[in-house]
Amino acid sequence: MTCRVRFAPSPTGHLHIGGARTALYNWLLARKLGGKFILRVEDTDTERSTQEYVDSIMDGMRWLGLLWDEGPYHQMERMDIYRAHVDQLMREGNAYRCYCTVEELTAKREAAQKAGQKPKYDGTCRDLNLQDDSRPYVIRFKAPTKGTTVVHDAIRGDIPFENKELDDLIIMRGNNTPTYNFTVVVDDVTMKITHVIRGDDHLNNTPRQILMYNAFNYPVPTFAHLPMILGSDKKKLSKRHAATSVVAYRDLGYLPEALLNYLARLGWSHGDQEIFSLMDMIEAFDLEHVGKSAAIFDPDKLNWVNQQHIKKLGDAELTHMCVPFFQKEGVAWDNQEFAIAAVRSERERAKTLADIAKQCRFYFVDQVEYDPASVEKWLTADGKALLQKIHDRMTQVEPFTAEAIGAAFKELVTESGLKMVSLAQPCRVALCGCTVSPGVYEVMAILGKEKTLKRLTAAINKS
RNA sequence: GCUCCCAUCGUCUAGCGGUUAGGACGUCGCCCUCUCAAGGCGAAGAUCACGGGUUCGAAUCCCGUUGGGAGCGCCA
Repeated sequence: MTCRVRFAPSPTGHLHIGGARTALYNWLLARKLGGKFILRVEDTDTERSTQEYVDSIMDGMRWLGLLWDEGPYHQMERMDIYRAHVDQLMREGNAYRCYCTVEELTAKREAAQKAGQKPKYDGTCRDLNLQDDSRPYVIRFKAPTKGTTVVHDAIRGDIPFENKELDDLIIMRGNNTPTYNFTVVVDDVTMKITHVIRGDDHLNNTPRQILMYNAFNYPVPTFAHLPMILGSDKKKLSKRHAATSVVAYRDLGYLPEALLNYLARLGWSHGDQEIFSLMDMIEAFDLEHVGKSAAIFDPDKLNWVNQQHIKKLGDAELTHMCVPFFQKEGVAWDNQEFAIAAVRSERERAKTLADIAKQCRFYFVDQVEYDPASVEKWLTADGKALLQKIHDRMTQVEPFTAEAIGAAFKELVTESGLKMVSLAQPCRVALCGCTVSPGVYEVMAILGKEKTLKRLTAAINKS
């Protein structure tokens, strides 16, 4: 049997970190086993589902590269299928009409809570066999009250549940739309899903779903419940801890492969390996090494992983990927070689693509933007006097390469009897506006003699 | 309240009866060095939540306790 997995988000929000990881694990398993990855939109909650979120979720998945082989299927377009399955259950006596009102149910639930009982449906309409079409009703699944249902979970092992703990859940609402625990079973069955990989908030729903598989006499898929992802305070991940939408990470300058790498390792391991390419992940991924406990999202480690992936890119490719971030900085260029050289010089100082663009700004501006503190410290009278010497010496350097510049610079240092820093720092401020940058020889070489001399002069004349 | 899940350095984790409990992020120090990074080296950091068992031997197996989380919707 070929592997068929699905990612089934409900379009009531953007694709978030947790959802992205669930999608990733499903996708990885499908790729590894040569199976199919199916996208299914669970939109039966018509109150909260929107097309904007459907689009947003798909955008997120496309950016990450988690492309689906089938779908998107929309549950709202599958009503006939659900209807037929409800009819079958009714026919076979595995479902019944319930005329209890929302008010009655709420009251019972509250009473049960108060009495310290588990607030489950009391079965009022279970054996009444009512057929009154004039009053509103819902349809409930008639679950067995005795016996044990065991969930075979690929991550947690066998988990037994007493059927008496479960109740008859609503499968069809008063407005004739089906509910989640029912549609998920019907869909997974009719879509021939072999592995259900989802968040462990669904673990408690699983036995009731298995009961429905049994009622239909359908084979039960393999289940795998993933632990939650938490914020730094061990609370549910929210906008306080991380971006709500994964596409926000794109805009922050993270590489999709890096985010995937980080997410893969958050809850799954492969020995001591930390850095994975997409191919590495597909080859190494397995459900056996998925952890059981919740994990805290760590932005610092994400940064490091992103940096590792940036390192693997070629200069030209990296420069190309930075283009949107340069645009955001208001930087444009006509000289591609110059841009690549700039990026090459800054890349190892960056955690994100946005960092690269920001740090490269100074190469492209006409007027250096000075950092006041740096100016105060280094563009002193003494500093300017040194800059004048540097300026004069640089006019003689030919060809204007980093190597030649370095040689000239060292001569100046020797002649002045000062330390290298005393010359390099004023020079750096003159060239870049601040005290942090690539090596000054390299910066000068990239800028070229003309711009270098111009910037040195500007700094000398700065009031 | 009831049911279920979970528990190894601050964080992600390795471990699947015998290890000086390993790696990574972060932190700190040293080296490199024109700054910052990167890189190299090193350090601190875990009584393996706690208490009982089983065993010659337990982070690993069993039971309990505590602590966290989830579910108990005409949400998904």
